[in-house]
Amino acid sequence: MTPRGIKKNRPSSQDVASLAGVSRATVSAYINKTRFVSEELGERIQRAVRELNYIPDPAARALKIRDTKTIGLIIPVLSRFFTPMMKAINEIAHQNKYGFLLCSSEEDPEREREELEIFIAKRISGILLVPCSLKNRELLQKIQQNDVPIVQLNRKIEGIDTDIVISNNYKAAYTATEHLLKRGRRRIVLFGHDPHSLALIDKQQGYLQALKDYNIGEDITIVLSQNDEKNIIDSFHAFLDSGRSFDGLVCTSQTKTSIALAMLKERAVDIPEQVAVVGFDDTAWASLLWRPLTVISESTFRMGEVAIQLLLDRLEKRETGPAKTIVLEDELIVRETS
Amino acid sequence: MTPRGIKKNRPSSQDVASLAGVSRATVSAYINKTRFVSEELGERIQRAVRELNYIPDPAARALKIRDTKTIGLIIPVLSRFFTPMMKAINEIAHQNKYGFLLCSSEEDPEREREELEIFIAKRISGILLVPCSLKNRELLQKIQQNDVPIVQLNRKIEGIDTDIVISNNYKAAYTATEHLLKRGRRRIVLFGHDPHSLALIDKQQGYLQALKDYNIGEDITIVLSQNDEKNIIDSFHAFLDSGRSFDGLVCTSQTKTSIALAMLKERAVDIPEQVAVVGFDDTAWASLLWRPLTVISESTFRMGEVAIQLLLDRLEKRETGPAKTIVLEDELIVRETS
DNA sequence: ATGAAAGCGCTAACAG
DNA sequence: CTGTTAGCGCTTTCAT
Repeated sequence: MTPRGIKKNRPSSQDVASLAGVSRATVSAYINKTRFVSEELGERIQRAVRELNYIPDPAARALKIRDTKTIGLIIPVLSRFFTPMMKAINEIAHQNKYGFLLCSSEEDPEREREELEIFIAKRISGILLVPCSLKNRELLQKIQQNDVPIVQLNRKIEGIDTDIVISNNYKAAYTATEHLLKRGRRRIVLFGHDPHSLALIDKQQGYLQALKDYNIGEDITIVLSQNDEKNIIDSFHAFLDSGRSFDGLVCTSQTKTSIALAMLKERAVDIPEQVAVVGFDDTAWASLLWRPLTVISESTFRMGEVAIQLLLDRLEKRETGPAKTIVLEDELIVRETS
Repeated sequence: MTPRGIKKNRPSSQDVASLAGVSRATVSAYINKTRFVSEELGERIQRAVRELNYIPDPAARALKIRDTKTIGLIIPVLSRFFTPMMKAINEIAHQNKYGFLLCSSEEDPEREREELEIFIAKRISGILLVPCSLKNRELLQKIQQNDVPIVQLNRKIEGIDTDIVISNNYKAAYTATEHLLKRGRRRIVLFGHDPHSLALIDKQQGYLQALKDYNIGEDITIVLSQNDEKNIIDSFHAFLDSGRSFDGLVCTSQTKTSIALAMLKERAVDIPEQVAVVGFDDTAWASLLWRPLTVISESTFRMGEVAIQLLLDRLEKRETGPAKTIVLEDELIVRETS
């Protein structure tokens, strides 16, 4: 009857009711403020709750009301890049008395699908998603239609009716590239591109467009098949060894930037004289490097803030209109590597 | 009857049972492999499950078996420092088919207590805790005795019967200080100390002991009342403005290191000539700084790995002996700031 | 304004 | 080997 964990029996609403001399219905009503309860009974319940240290069982409640007041976040990889975003979401969820559930899809669409299904099974109230592929479009659409609001962050799948918060990756990459172009660089490489990564597609578009606008015929993009550190190292290594000459470098993530910088430094390449570089994502270290780094600063904290706000608006029915897309602009911070 | 979210009714085990022409008990038995089910019925159930796309309701199950197969982690602050730890825990939990629930206590003991209580209410299977104070000792003890295993990480509360995984903060700080001493530094400052932070207490002990062992009478520690960025900046600023002379600096966290470095650089203090510095926590950037940074490298990834392994051993009853304490040794990586 | 009772979806005695 | 049945703790309709 009480299997596996024979965890101590906790007081139930029945216990509280008995002690307070009322019915379970009244206890529930009092706790959830779901109907009027007289002053007197209220106090008696209050006292009983305290005395027994009663905490309603979330599982039982979830089973009944089919909701958990919990917000789920799926990110593609548990990296430092997403920490500020998580922090914002966690804090605001907490302030609004929502729980917070975190998952990582590890850039695997299949796993992303699993996590989404678990979310639904668990009766998560709403979902924040940094999508890792286009493959789950239909599932997402179905979820959204089933009245579980979704907000997409940082990357977007078009054609589903969800709110979206992204930073303007296209423009950011354009700006970065143009900045290098204005510095007189002509052989600019984009490191790195993953045709499956939604964020990177936009970045490449921006990069290519800038080149085109400046009439540069030659584009060099280092393609990554995997986003793990080893692969990044190997790819850049291979590129360097290929001997292709270049004088500008745009790195699309923090990890790529640090790896590229390390290898360039090791090979005694002069920065910015020989090659000028701009990275994505500002950090406390950027200005302390041996060459203070020029970066595109993306505020994932802000992104998290905006996204969960949007989600809460849906959950609390403050917003019922059509899906909104909010584009956050990134900032170019020029330092000494360019 | 179906209130708030009138979310679509999902198939229940009853639906599966009907479709397969068996009883709910058999469906349950089949799914949980909790008793033998004949080949034939098994297949019929299998088919029905697929056809209906049946997923057992976790809330109902939790309510019944009083467990959720979920591991909860409480960290004191959602910072980059803990990301590798989270990654390790999340991955290993997932591999072992456990869910993962993350909370941040924001260094607030009261909030830590709340989160612990929520964990218990939610029937988390086991708890990983980076404690933020000694205040919840009794509660933790009670939880552990109620058969919910706890593993403490990174910091420890003594006197409760839990497994512990820490890095040797005492020795790390000793090593860092001694290293500076060996370089001939004599006026070494420890930045910073928070008497309420468990990790920092050990670090100060190590620092003081090293000083003592080298017969240095003067110790200078910069005390922090809060761990937020503003406070760190102000404190270091104030210290610098006090005009106290020093030739060595040990920074107890990444943030403190970057802030101190930035201010020292701004004031054109020569590193390491005028002041030698060693930081805590290695990063990809450390060797790329304008002065490659000497650090104590703590592997929070490893810490997470070990901790969740310990917890799983308890949960799966592979380990039932007395509580273990595992001490991970940190590594001094000497670069050019010392 | 409050209580009695039904039932959310699941598991585990107990019976056969 | 499988089915019947009784709850787990909660919310809510319905009745008073």
